[in-house]
Amino acid sequence: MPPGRKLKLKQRAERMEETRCRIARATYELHATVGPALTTISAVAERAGVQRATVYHHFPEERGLHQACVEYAVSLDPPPDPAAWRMVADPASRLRLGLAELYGYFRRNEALLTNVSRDVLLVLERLGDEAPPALADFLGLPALLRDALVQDWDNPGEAVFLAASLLLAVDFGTWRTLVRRQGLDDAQVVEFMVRVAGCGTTARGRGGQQAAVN
Amino acid sequence: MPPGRKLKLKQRAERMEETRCRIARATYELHATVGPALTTISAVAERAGVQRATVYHHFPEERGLHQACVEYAVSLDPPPDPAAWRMVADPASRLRLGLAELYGYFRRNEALLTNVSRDVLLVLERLGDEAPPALADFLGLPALLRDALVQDWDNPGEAVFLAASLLLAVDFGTWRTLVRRQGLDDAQVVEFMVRVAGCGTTARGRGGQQAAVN
DNA sequence: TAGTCAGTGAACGCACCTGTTCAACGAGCG
DNA sequence: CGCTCGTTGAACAGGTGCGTTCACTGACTA
Repeated sequence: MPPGRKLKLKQRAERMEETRCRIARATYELHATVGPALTTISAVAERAGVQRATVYHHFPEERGLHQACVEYAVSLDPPPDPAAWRMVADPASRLRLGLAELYGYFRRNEALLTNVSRDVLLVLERLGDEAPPALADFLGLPALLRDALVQDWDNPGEAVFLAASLLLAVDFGTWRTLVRRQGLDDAQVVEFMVRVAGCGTTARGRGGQQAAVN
Repeated sequence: MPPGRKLKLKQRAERMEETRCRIARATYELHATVGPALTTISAVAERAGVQRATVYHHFPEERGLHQACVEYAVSLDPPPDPAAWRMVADPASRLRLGLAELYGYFRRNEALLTNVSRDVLLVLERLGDEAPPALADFLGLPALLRDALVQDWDNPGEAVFLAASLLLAVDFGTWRTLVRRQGLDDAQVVEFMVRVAGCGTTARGRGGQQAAVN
């Protein structure tokens, strides 16, 4: 099959895919502005510049729409990768670097994350508790990030408190509380969390905390 | 005026007040089960065993309904009083006692607080950002509790981190994260928060931490 | 005892969303 | 060139909630 032929065969599919993408983007934008709870199919269609029937044509079930929306958001600004964090050997340095990256992500996507964290339970209820895979992955991310951070600390019998510290450190709600209600900036939150994690435990290479500042 | 007379005069008002209370209780129960966002006037009327028109008669504006609902909740189980906390001189002991009391309150009212913290932004949006006084007080409570806890610690230049620790300590979302997602029990959360608050700072009477355990 | 008024039951028009259907258009396809 | 099929525009029937109105009942009041 000649490649030019295949390209021609796709011209129609491309338009179709572009329409589908416009719908997903409209959903994403509405989730970021009014939030998932108040996002209706009608509003999505209107914002996408498309008939309602077209939305139902591409997404017969609401679940598919949420799936596409999360995929779009992840493609726009991918959240931090726990596997990359594990490459840093020193736990304190890993924590500093990881949190700096994560809080940047939080800040860039604050409106969306605020609305989503507010509405996610309502939406899951509406979907019959069968979350689309992409959303399930997204919601499971904090636990993965915590597990990536929890390695290699010198903690005799304090594993519970260390894990608690790190779960708070990667939690969007915690970040938002400290930034919006307590008035801290990202660097202060990082510093605070490093201190909390090190509280009662000691990093294997404690000097790394200072070295990582630069 | 004879007291017996006044009592008779009230018989009708009593019935009316009782109806009003039934409506407030129905609202409270719906807020605790399905949450404020999904609580409709129709559902309130049905649960209160009352006509919709009666609800509108007692609460012409939705704001009044929320006000009555919060008042009812506070009368059922009053949240901790910051003024009482200030009576404890030693900051670490105060923190232990206060958090034990607060987390008991969180646990007794977990369903309600979960739904309210989830829906409060949506509701405030619907009310035109004019929160009823009782709700405003309720939402302002965490800051008051933090301020009651922040006194008397020996903290050279770490006031920011201390305040951050204590705001997290009195935050319902933090408690819920640590209990439901990290699996801690209330005593462990208290212990964790005491440690976090003391991290980088020292309580004036540090021995008080041990003494307060008993 | 005659009147007041909280509450009833039912209906009103309005607004919005849902999911589906269908004839018709038109760009892209074989 | 004729056909396919994604998309349109419009309409459908159904659902839920809103806020208001009104005649009426009956317990309490003066």
